[in-house]
Amino acid sequence: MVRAPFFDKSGLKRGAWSPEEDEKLRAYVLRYGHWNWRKLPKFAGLSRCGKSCRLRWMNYLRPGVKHGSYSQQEDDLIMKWHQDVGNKWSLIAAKLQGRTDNEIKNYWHSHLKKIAKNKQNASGLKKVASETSQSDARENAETHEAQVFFPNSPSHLILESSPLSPETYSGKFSPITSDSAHVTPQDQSWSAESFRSFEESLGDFWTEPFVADSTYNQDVGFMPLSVFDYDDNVELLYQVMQELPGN
DNA sequence: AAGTGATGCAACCGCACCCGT
DNA sequence: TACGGGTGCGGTTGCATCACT
Repeated sequence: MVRAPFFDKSGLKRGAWSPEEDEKLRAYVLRYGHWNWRKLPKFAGLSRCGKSCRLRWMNYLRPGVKHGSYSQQEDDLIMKWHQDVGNKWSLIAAKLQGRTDNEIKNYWHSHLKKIAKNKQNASGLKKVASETSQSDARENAETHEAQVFFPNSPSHLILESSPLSPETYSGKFSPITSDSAHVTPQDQSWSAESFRSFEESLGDFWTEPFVADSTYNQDVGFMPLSVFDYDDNVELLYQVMQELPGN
């Protein structure tokens, strides 16, 4: 299904992720946030490039990411939004909570594209959002996306790079930074309450100068730091993780 | 049972944008 | 203003699995 793991010329691991790598990345990002994707793998003890780590986190490990079959409602929404904005997968993903742009893109190419085509052929409608006429779709998107998706919001406050609102975000390096657009209502309550207590327990942890440690332990994750009473907080961390949708 | 083409999807690649200096 | 580093997005690829012959 996926690329077999291998090492490239520079010694970086490529291909499928192992459960151990997933656990390292998850533990690291939940603890430190993604302060710099390029440098992160080194400090997390991963032989991966930053891009690979980011992709893995965004598409698979990130809290709230849904996997599995799509409902009819989701199908309809994707097709509707694709008709509106074209191949703006990140925009569609932002609206379809819990799904990632990559997953939606794959799903479109493998399933919905055919369905949409059939529908268009059947209805005789003008082909607006064809995968082969991206320029049309882009033009359409540029003129309509802000109004269609977020009528009252400047686009730069909407997309994935957006910071969380004050209600759900208090730390500079929150582990859920940049995920606001994908957060479900359940996630939001989780973010607001669980993370607040989690972060409060850490004090100024997210704004403290970063101290590297790659001492990852299979059982407990990253080993304690002086600014972080790990024994006290790991339980809370797991509690928080247990509250995640799907756990 | 074996061969082969189709399918699904995780991961990679390249480019564009943003932001700090 | 120009430049460089970091990040995000959309398109593409690789390969395991499925379906069919």
